[in-house]
Amino acid sequence: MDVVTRLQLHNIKPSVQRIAIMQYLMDHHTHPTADEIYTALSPSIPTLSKTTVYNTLKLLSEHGAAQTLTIDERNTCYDANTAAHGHFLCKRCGKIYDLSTAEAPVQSQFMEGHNVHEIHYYYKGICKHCLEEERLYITKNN
Amino acid sequence: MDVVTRLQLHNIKPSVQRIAIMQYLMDHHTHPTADEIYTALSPSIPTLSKTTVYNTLKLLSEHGAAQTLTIDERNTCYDANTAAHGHFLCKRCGKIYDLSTAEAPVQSQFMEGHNVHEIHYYYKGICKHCLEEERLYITKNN
DNA sequence: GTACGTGCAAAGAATTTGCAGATAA
DNA sequence: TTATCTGCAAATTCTTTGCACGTAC
Repeated sequence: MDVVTRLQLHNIKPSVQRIAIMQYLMDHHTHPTADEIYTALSPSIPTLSKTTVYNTLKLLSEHGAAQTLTIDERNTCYDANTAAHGHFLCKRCGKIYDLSTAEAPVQSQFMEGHNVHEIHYYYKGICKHCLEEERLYITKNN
Repeated sequence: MDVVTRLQLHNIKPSVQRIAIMQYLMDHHTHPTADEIYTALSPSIPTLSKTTVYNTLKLLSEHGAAQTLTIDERNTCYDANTAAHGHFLCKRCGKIYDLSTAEAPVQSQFMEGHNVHEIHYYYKGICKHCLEEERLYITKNN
């Protein structure tokens, strides 16, 4: 879908900054932080301020155009994929991976009497790439 | 289980402060923040410092004697229940509720090639008590 | 021209770090 | 004694706020 259309569908006026940030999220499925987005876009939009990145990410999240991830204790991350899907955080390299929805717990609007709006689930451990590196290291040194 | 025993089982030396903090977590299933624990224990241990609370919570978490919750974007919360169980955060009152393990997604040590150490899943919405209050309010005003 | 959007600088909040004194095996 | 633990103060990091200027319709 077109970026501008997507913003409009969520009742967000498409400014240059908002388009750039939404576009970045749609292009990069790396679950970036506000700072990463700012650093990436700063060269092409020199006047961009971090405040605007924070404002825009909050706006996108509130209007359902992006998802806020609170996996990492340090930073809040953002994801253009707003469908309920799991995440895996590697404790070694810090990368966040998407997990297929197959792993999702059963969804329901009500749970033990509470009205559920958002579903988040994630796992932490060592990712397959770090496991592979470790395996190579062990092989090499034995 | 006894607090001291629990600490020792996780290879943590039981100091006065550590016992008090572990005890607090075991007694209060309110998923407190470092600050809440500090405020609660400060009167009985006047020399207690926030640094020690932070240090201890980190230690408990690293040694598997407590679980770190990153549901709330603002503060890190802690839970003495280290078994995989879900949480529900009420967006209105801010309370965190435990969910029965029945709602848990299927567990496995490996997932899409990644080695899973921790499983976290949580939901956000309006809790049953806030729903009830809202219902009473509507009834009263119509 | 009026409402909205942007960005600087400052404030705020949560957590960490450096270090010196206290404590315990 | 010797390593570990504690706690104050300062630093750090992430995020929000206040406010004035710009921009768009």
